[in-house]
Amino acid sequence: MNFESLADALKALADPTRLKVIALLNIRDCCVCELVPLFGISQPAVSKHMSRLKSAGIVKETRKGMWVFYSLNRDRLNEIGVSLNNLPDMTNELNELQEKGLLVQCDGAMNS
Amino acid sequence: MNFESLADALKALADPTRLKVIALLNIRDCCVCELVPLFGISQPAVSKHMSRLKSAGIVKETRKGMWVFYSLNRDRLNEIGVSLNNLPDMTNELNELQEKGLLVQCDGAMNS
DNA sequence: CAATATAATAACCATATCGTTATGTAATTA
DNA sequence: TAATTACATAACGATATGGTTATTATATTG
Repeated sequence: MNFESLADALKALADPTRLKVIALLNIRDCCVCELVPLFGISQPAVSKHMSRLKSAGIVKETRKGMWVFYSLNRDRLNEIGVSLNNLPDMTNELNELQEKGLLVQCDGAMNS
Repeated sequence: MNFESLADALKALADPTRLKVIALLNIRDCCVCELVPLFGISQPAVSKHMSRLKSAGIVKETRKGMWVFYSLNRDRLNEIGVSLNNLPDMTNELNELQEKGLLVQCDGAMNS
């Protein structure tokens, strides 16, 4: 763990949108189409944020049919010495998504 | 602790030079003139890094005569959920500074 | 196969970041 | 007071960042 790679990982975290993504993934794995309506930015913008987090090793992706689900790499977060305990809670935002029927239901998302 | 201020604090940390500063301050309070010879960048560059860390609340400054000593604000680091346990050790670099006589000795720096 | 849905990539733009050199400010010393 | 030391600030330039729209790739569905 050198200073450069540590700085890269922290840079990947150091953005309000990406921190909200992390806070969401801390509750539930999500795909891009679920994240887009939460942030008021375009789909490519969200996709680039996820790409950034992925190349920093902070999230992992799993394709499930049409969707690409992202999940936290908690080992990596631990490695760079970052705790998620102080992140604002995103449960309400997730509930609103569910009420609007914007949560994806598939084998990957369900408790199967 | 909202996402914006958290991102600002993480941005302040997310730079190799500033991470090295943090790792040094984790061992010993330092002033700018001690940091400059370690990093291969100009004095104003170091000064701006310290200013950035200070406005993010990560370091505190104390003037001691001609020198301005910087120290870690460990409460703030704890607040943003960042641990310093995984930072590379800078003891060797500090020892080299001492051998070259580049460490400042004053009331603030000595074990008085 | 054609149409649709999801996500990634390309090209571009405005702003932020991080370095530089030059200059200003504060404290100490001769 | 004049010179020196330590640090900060100003102005500038190259590169990174984070958004956009347009297009491409991949998988599913009719």
